[in-house]
Amino acid sequence: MSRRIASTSAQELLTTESQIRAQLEGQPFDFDAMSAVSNIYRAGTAVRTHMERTVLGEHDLSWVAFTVLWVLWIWGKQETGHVADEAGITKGTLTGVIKTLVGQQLIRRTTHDDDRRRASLSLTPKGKTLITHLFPHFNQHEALAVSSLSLSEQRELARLLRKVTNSLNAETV
Amino acid sequence: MSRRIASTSAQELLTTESQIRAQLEGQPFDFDAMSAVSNIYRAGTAVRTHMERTVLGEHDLSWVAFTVLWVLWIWGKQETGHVADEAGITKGTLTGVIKTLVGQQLIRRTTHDDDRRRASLSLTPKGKTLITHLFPHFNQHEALAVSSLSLSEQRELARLLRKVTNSLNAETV
DNA sequence: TATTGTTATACTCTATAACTATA
DNA sequence: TATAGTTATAGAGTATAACAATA
Repeated sequence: MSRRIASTSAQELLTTESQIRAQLEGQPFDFDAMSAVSNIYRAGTAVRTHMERTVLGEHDLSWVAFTVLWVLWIWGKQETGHVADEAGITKGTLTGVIKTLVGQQLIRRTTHDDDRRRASLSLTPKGKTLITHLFPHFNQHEALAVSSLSLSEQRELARLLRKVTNSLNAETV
Repeated sequence: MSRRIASTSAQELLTTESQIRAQLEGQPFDFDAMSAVSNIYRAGTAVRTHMERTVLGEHDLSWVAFTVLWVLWIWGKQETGHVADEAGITKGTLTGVIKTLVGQQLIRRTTHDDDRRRASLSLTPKGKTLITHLFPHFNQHEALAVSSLSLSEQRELARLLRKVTNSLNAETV
């Protein structure tokens, strides 16, 4: 697999942001918000791309498929609607992922006896084995991602991001 | 347009994270890295979704198309390869976006005289008018996203995220 | 030979809406 | 009537690789 060479060096992000400010100088923009938001998006993309290329790619799992396995691992057998909410995807997307994961024999789909519109998902033994072995590896890469931050910085980062997500979700109704 | 109701309330993200820790209790995971990374990804998705539904949707622009316009606005006429790098997309994706934006008469594509393999992109007057009017609106929503953070928190957030992105990009070679 | 950008293919994910089968 | 999940369709974005034109 050929990979795009990393386009950023240690100081490059900051330099680029300074150049942008210089280009927009004199205009009444909120430059601190601009910096914060662009770095949120960039870091989010970098996280997903990194995980897909390292931990997930080796096991033929998409990001969303991994998320579904993870939800079922943490929470156990769940109704599909709940899984979609937890994974942050639409029910239409989940239907596609279910087909893939059932085909890989990683999850099982069972319909309810009492309300036959409903269906639940759960890990198969094979699925449980996979996520049990995969997640520690995933978590090591999470640790790598924040390895340049102190423990208190990691916690502060999570706290600040929760506030941002909550602000945005409060708007979208 | 019908929208998915926001699934998070103010304390809900934190509560969910606590429940996850309880489920995984006793296992030697880096829970602080887990929190930080999951919040990075979640916030990144929330930012993009919010912008697409508010500022960009009104103008029939995809996130990437907006990014390309923005790059050309800030940096002026640029070679396509450079635009792809700045926008963080592959050259294949850029080719598609170019077609769309040229069709909308927002950008212009010109080939070089000295090296005829190369091509540059620039804004048309229509494209410049659009981004000039659109960006202040976009920036207002950026400000909204971080409105619950103090100025020093916004700066700290950007600083921490730059470190994360740099760590991840340093790995991917 | 190497490089720039295009084209082609296949896949993932999203959004929307119509549909089914149940309730 | 309302609800849970599926199906269908169209679009955005990615990855990969082959390709043409040019250097």
